[in-house]
Amino acid sequence: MEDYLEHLNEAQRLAVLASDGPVMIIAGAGSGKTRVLTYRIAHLIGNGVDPFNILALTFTNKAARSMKEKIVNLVGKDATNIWMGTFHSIFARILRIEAEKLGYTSNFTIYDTDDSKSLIRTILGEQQLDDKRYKPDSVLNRISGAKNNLYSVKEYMEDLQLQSDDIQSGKPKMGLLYELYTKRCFNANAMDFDDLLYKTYVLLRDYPEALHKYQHKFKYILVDEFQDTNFAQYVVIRRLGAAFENICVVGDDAQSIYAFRGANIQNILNFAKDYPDLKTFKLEQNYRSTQNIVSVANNIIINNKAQLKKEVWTQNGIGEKVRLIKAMSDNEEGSMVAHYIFLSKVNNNLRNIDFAILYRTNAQSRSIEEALRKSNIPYRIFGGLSFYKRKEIKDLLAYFRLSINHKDEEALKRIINYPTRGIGKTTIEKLLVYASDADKSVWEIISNIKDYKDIGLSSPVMVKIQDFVTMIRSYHLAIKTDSAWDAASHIAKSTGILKELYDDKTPEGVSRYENIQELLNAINEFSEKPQADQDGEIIPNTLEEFVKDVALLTDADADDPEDNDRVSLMTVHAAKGLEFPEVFVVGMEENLFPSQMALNSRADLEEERRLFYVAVTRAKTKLTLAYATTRYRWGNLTSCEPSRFLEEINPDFIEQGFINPKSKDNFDLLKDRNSFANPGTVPKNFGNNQAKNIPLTDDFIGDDTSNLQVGMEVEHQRFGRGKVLHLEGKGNDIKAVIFFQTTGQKQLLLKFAKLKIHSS
DNA sequence: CGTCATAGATTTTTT
DNA sequence: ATCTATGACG
Repeated sequence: MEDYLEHLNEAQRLAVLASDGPVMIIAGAGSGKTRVLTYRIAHLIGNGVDPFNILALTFTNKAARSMKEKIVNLVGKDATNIWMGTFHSIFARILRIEAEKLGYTSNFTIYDTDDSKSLIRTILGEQQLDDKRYKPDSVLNRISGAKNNLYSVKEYMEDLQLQSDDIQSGKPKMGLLYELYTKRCFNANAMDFDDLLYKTYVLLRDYPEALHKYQHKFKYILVDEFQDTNFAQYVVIRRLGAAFENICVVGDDAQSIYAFRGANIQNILNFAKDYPDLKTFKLEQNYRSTQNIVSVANNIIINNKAQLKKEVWTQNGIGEKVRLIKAMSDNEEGSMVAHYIFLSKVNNNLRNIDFAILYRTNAQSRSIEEALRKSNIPYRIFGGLSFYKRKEIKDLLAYFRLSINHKDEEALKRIINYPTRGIGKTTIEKLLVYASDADKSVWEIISNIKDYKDIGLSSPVMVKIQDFVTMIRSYHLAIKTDSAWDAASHIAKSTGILKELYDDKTPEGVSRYENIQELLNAINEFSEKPQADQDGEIIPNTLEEFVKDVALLTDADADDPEDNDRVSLMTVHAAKGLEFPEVFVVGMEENLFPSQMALNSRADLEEERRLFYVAVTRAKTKLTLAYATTRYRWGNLTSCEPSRFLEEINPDFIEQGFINPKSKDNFDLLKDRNSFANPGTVPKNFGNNQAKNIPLTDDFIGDDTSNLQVGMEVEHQRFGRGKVLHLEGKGNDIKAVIFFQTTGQKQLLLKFAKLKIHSS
């Protein structure tokens, strides 16, 4: 029992042993954070804490599962009783138990992002608001932000600052949209992702007996990836932990990469303020990476202003230098990466599974995939469009959803006329408007359609609606009485979906059919084996149980045991928490990494830098960074500059990758390595931090913009001629709003934007 | 009401 | 380049 403490260094051991009271562990990349968390929980259980009284919140389901597995290995089966999972899944579980208190039923639907956006589009249509001004994405973001900061609809409406923000951004109706959206979700007996957090907060705020129950259930609370929690999550944790204050949070401010989603690094600072007797531990020794990789990571992160003091170091060997690849195109980038993987497999006796290729955006996977396919390197893409987000899957799931929760409006919209049964757009619109005016669910209307003659539907349409209702009711019955598989296959067959996809012999149709089969297989598997939940109770293998939380699943949760030896492809975000012997980070270009969207503010740029830091620290022995000078974007070729982040790396840690010559078969590493005394392969001023303001390319030299005035005519390399409309900020961070003739209004940071001044 | 064609947007990251 | 939303026509 005590011997596992031998596997820990001093800081780790202290962090494990400090079991009671508030604890914060600041854990640098690769510093054994997971080990500390698992040992800590094992230590709690070893000291007699009942696993039922432990709540462990992680960021992904995968992290939860693997941690649980490790703890089971340490202390045995009892550990399965820990409540461990993502914030969203744990809170969903609580909310299903307590649903009635909040006016929901326990079979409420969880709307995924697509459902939310679709609902917003519907509302916009009904309110006759322009969806170009009110982009569904931005509306949802705004609503999401409100909930993540615990603003009720009422509070939102009464908040002058929010109102004036909305007026300023040209969206004065935002409050109304929030109200309508909320009402609509409620009438649909549905919660979106943010509701899972917000409603849990409401539950614990308004129902003392519920608060008491969960406070005394969760005597020990652990939070992983604390830097990625938002305000709502933080408040709920605080409240849950208020009785015992045995709260342990683990995080690394340098790896906070979800601020765009409302995560708040401030939580780390607030935590110290809220718990004056907080014990803080810093884990700074890196066990994962070579000295060179750690140094490069430190090089990068030091450029961020907002960060906690921390010195990550390692006793590992120096290791190889970081390889930098310059490619002429995205395709060449892919083939060079593929080639290096091939070489390394041979030279270092590695397997495919030892490699990861990381990129900033999912769209970049295409060229990489192509190259890997050409080189016969098997790969697996993580993330991307999830299995459960595919059209055909969502369609069938919508039948399940509606049959379980009749009020689920998004599911109803999806399938009331799929497969086509003569209930058209106009009819659906009439129903939706009527229902929302009456503050009722659509189901209430259509299940008594005869009582609603005033909607003005023709009688053949009313008959069709009745048939639809009868069908859904029969499915409801089937789901209640039959096994998940019997019900699901019955629905798939009798709706005609299965046949329709089977008859479609186009490649897409075949693939859709296969996907449906895959879903049915998964359901079959679920039906066959009885499962116990975290409290040890047997979960009935009904379709209802299967469908319950599918919205919370991601592709990372599915694992295919066979054929596991593949190269991993994923976004940097998806790579958080993982490690690989060799890592390739591709697309190291301006406007891509850092993303174009992040160039407007220091905070955004720093988040990109932390993201790069995360990418770099995934590598154990070898890191390769790649960029291309040209790349296809929106179907046409654009030229790219190397990322500014590359300049932040001390050149001593860098070795140059060779340029891939056309000759594929006569590929001699040494020859190429020797032949590359080519200065053009290094970005100019490489590694020279002093020279940041000097442009990287010769063909476009910016003028000194320190005296730039509103009204001046300027020229930008990419955007062309424009006029300065507005200047703000001072010193090094002056931001200019410029109207360009070609692209319209843009915000630029003067220290980065290269501008020629044409007149005043 | 349904199907086909064209226009328009789209690329930041995810529970 | 690819996907989606809209509109004309059957």
